[in-house]
Amino acid sequence: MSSTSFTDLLASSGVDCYEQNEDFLGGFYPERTGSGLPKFKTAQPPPLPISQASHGFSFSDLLDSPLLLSSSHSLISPTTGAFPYQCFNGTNNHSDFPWQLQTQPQQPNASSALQETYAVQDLQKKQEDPVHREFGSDRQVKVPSYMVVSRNSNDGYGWKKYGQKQVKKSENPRSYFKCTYPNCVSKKIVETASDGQITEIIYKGSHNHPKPEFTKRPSGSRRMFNTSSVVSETHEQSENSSISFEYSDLEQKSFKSEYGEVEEEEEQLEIKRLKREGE
DNA sequence: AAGCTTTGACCTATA
DNA sequence: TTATAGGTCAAAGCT
Repeated sequence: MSSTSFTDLLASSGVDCYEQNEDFLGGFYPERTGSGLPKFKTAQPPPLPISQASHGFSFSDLLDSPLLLSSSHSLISPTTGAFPYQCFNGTNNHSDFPWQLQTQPQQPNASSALQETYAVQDLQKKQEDPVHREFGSDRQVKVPSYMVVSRNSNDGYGWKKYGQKQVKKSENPRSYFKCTYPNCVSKKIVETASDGQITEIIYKGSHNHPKPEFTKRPSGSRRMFNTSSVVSETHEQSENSSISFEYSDLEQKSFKSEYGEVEEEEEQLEIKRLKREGE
């Protein structure tokens, strides 16, 4: 993350509000190329005013940033690094928005410095569970990976897991997913911590199809989540956010109602499932 | 029975 | 050329 600025991070995050509310960054937003071709790891972030100074992303950088200082929307906790998505507050109450963006700690000389990787963490879980407040907790929760993934990273698309691997770059295993839509080359890599939290989601390639309808829940993808928290590796991905990541108000409302109805039932199923595993 | 995840082996890119 | 790491394949097992 050494060369990735906060604005890179925001711009690439696919967070809807940055497209809808460009004033958030003082009018700055990533230039759109329109190439449509997926870029993989070679993609570099565009030159940005505040991206050239530091090797790492620090909160002092944040605080020094005129972009952030001028923004009344974002308040970053110097102690937790929590980044509340208050930009949503205009139309919806997202105080229960469970995600947190963080930069990954990285070696200063890491060769992957130019690679854009962003961490997505379950803030709510941390806030509710004291164990999560302890850095480096070795708490182990035996939860099948597919369960964790579908719970936290469902973006409305169908994903098929085709591999999992422990990579050296991170202590957490990576799960590899392909879009199940025919001829769609979109993939995503989900990094999951030992306690079940998703620590990183990387999107590769773009969907060449619209998002499937919500009316019927896809098997294996049991929850519909607002994907505003999901980050993409390529700028093309955020460019395609009109297809991939934007939810209309109507969709959000229907999502909420469906989610509310479904949640309890799903919780029960999961509890039963975990019980069975424990036996 | 179908569709899914798991996981070790294999492939490929890079230093 | 070789070693290493990341990504993918595919058979097996599970739900």
